[in-house]
Amino acid sequence: MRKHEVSFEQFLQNFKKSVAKSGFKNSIQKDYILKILYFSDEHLSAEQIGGIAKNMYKIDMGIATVYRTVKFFEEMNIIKSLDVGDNAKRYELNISIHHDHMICTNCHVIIEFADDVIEDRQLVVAKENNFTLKDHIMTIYGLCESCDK
Amino acid sequence: MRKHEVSFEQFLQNFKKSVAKSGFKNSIQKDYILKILYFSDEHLSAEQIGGIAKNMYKIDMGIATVYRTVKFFEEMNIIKSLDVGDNAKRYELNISIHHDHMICTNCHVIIEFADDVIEDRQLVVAKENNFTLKDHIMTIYGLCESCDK
DNA sequence: ATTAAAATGATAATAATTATCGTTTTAATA
DNA sequence: TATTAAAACGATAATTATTATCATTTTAAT
Repeated sequence: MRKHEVSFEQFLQNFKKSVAKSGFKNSIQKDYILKILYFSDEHLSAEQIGGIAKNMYKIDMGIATVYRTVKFFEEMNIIKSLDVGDNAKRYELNISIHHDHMICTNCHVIIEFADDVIEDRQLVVAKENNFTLKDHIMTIYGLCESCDK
Repeated sequence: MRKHEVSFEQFLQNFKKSVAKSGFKNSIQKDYILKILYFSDEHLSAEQIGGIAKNMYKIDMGIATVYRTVKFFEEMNIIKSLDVGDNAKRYELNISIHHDHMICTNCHVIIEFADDVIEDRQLVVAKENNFTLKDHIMTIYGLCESCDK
């Protein structure tokens, strides 16, 4: 089970406040998509999020709402998208300890990792180029242990 | 002008041999797409490659051929694809000195960089996870100097 | 309770990419 | 050099992910 820095309740509260403060409106759809992302161990596609909402929470939401909402979340900077190489973008919450990804090109398993040295160097590199770093993606592609046989 | 490690002629020769050796067949379309990628300073989309073939080399090739071929090249590991954030994948040859990318989320300009420390740490991280590193993508998103005003 | 702004959902539209299939090209070999 | 099977090509239909539209519903401020 993924560990986040804040409880879902607290996170949801904070999020709702910032939504209101930005002049947007809250909705149960936003709440559920957030909940799904918070409690998922996987990196979910828009389609999958809709499916979970329907099957697990019995909430039937239009697929357009899911896309609209993840886009909104991404702009609010509370989720990140990930290119797994099978076309559909995957999303994950952005409130856990920062990490990057290793993706097996054979079985598509995702291994998360974090490395302070890499994190630090990025800041240096950005600075050297007068670039204001907002975010980054570091993805290592290769073969996981079991596929490399 | 981008500098590659080998001349185009030599690269093309080697490539054609490895195509033949793998049981595939060469074609002038493959040659031109390779040439376009070799001599381009930009990271090109499939659509752009087709356009350059037509305008610069007067070669009219079906768009399906371009997509088929870049996919083929990617599997042969001689090109890499890059997600610039505007939907269409961009491609670049994989024979120059390794580098990563910084992409401005505002104007989409691409700045290339290379950092040995980051390169080294990746090998360490992969090893720690019993992962056979094949390739990686490290992309920093943010604002370039002129967009950050 | 009113009401304007924003969100939703159904679905049409778009855009990138892939699949299909008849024709052409390649390259091995007779 | 001619034959030939495998592979590649090009035109275009199909697919898939995502976005746009718009009438209806919900939110939240007053």
